[in-house]
Amino acid sequence: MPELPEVETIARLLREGQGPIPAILERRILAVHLLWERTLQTPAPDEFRRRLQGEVFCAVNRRGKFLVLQLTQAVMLVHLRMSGDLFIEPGSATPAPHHRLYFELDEGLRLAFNDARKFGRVWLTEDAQTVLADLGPEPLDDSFTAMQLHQGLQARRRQLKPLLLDQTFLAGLGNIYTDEALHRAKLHPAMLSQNLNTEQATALWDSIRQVLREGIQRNGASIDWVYRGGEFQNHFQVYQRTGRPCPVCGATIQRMVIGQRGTHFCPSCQPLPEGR
DNA sequence: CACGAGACCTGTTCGC
DNA sequence: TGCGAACAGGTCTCGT
Repeated sequence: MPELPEVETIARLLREGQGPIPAILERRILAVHLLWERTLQTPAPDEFRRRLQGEVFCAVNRRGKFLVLQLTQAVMLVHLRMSGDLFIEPGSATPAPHHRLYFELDEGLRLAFNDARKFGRVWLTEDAQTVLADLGPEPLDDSFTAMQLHQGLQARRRQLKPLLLDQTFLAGLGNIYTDEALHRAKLHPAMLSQNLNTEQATALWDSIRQVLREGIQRNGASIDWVYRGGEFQNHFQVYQRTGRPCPVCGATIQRMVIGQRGTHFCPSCQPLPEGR
């Protein structure tokens, strides 16, 4: 499910709360319930429970698609993968069927990790860098420039779509926002990264940042039964719009598979150059 | 290095 | 109605 904007939205919710839902900051962990052991990447369940006993949340951040929950003595990292969600609920609520891990907190609250497909993972470590070390740049950071992107594209010879999904190349894009960014930049998803000129690389840089910012501003995208509250799904130009008209030119949106991922694009706005 | 296939999982939707 | 196939926001590992 979640890509950068959804993870950012969840991080903000945990950090600031919303309406009747309080923030997680300064809340203390009273008990740990691990219902699906493979959720835990590291350490072993016993050590995980022991080290979290009495811990207090002091900051919530995001790096790529990782949630970074800073505690007093350690840091907990959460990756939601395809169907994960992380939220505060009343400690009195009946745990939902897909809760894989939850924490009873003080003030009668609960932090729940819910994940139907069981792909999500959690780490507890002293040093977040051990988990985050291979991630590429943050696309919305001021330090990430169009020139940097262009140089990165030049250094590889890969199709744009799988390259943009590669988290070591750029951290945070997933299937939705990649398709939307390529459409906005008028670039074919199968175009080879080495063939982009300066204007095209700059357009891609701009589009990536615009699409991610708009996603965050709309609280992410909510599709199917997973994740609620976002509304970016109402503003897709190509994603999941196969067979419908392109909002820009009216041509019929097509779907193809690239790198085993469903890929949506407008054949008229995003032509594949000769020799790609 | 780049790419494709298969694995990990459950739930929904689509076609016959 | 039933049933299997295809598909889903992600990432890892293995073989070519």
